[in-house]
Amino acid sequence: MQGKARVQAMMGEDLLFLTDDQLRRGIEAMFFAYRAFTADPDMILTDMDYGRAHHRALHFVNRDPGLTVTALLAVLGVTKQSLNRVLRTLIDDGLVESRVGRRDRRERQLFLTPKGTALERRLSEAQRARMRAAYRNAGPQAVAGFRQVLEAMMDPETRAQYQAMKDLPEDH
Amino acid sequence: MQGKARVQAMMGEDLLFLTDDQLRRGIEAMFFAYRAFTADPDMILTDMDYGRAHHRALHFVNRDPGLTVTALLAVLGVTKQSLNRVLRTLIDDGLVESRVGRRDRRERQLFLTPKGTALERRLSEAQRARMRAAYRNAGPQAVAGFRQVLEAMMDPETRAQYQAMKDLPEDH
DNA sequence: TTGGAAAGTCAACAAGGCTGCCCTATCAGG
DNA sequence: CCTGATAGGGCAGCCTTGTTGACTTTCCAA
Repeated sequence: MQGKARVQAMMGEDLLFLTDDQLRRGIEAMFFAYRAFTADPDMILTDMDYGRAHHRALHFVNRDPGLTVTALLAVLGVTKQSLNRVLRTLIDDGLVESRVGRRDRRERQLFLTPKGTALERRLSEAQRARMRAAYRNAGPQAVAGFRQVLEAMMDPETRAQYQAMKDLPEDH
Repeated sequence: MQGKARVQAMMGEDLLFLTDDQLRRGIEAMFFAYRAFTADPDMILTDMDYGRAHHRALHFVNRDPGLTVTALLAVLGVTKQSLNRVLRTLIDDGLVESRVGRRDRRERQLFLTPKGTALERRLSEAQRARMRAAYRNAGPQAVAGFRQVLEAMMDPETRAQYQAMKDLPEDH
């Protein structure tokens, strides 16, 4: 045992990995990994004149069919106008269906059409394939740690939203 | 022991966390965490009419002073024009200095000025603070897993680049 | 019946990606 | 000493996706 490993052991677990250098490595890992994470769907998307924003919308509509525009807005954390532009093209192209709300007719509930479902599957399968490979490679214990750190990194409100999402699909 | 935990134990570690549902949770965690990850520096940056791209440039110039424009281009994975726009404002504003290359006068070597160093510190300290809190919260073992999964997610060339970076600063 | 919330629309703008083309300076090999 | 290749910069123009602000329509609920 020598060098950095020895120092870490001497420091004890509490202060472990908290040097600026270790934090910087984490920051850079996030940057590079996120770029890879979005690369596969991005390639499919540019082929069909869509962008990352379309993917995100498809993802969350697929995951929670019937959610309202406002709810989607909150999840994505963008402005109405930004989402609207994206949503409009998806609706016009027949990937997303917007129905008048059941309990409140002002609301629009969003659903994927079969065509939308197909594209969502294709995109997320590409992304899952990479994630699956990374998970397999790193092992179950690493995956648990991965998820723990990511959750701890989120803003509290986002984290609550994220944790609540595990119970879906809700009834709409 | 009940529900999901019991099922996982029954499945054994090999197949653990590899259901589509678990992968989707990982994907969403990446999305939400990355948004939080960039939020703090983004706020500082918009106040001063800079963007995320400026932060990235400052980060890598700071980490490896004297690197060439081509090297920075490769790390960031963007086009020359894209970087040039950002770099020009940083140079004009006196945050980055561009010196004629030592071994090859065609090259430009990039350095942070004191002013550039100051901003880089401010930005990365905001980002480190969040990362530090997340690390502390999740614990050392989780952090190791976090890094393992992120590395496994990168493209091979990027991973090689990332791993090579741990030896810096090089001599320029 | 009326106030206000939800949704949508329009206009305008900015950051930061991209491509393509052109230019200069410089280096290295024949 | 040329000549081709390389590093960098600049210009024009494109796209996506984010922003703000103002405005309308729809429609629920008090």
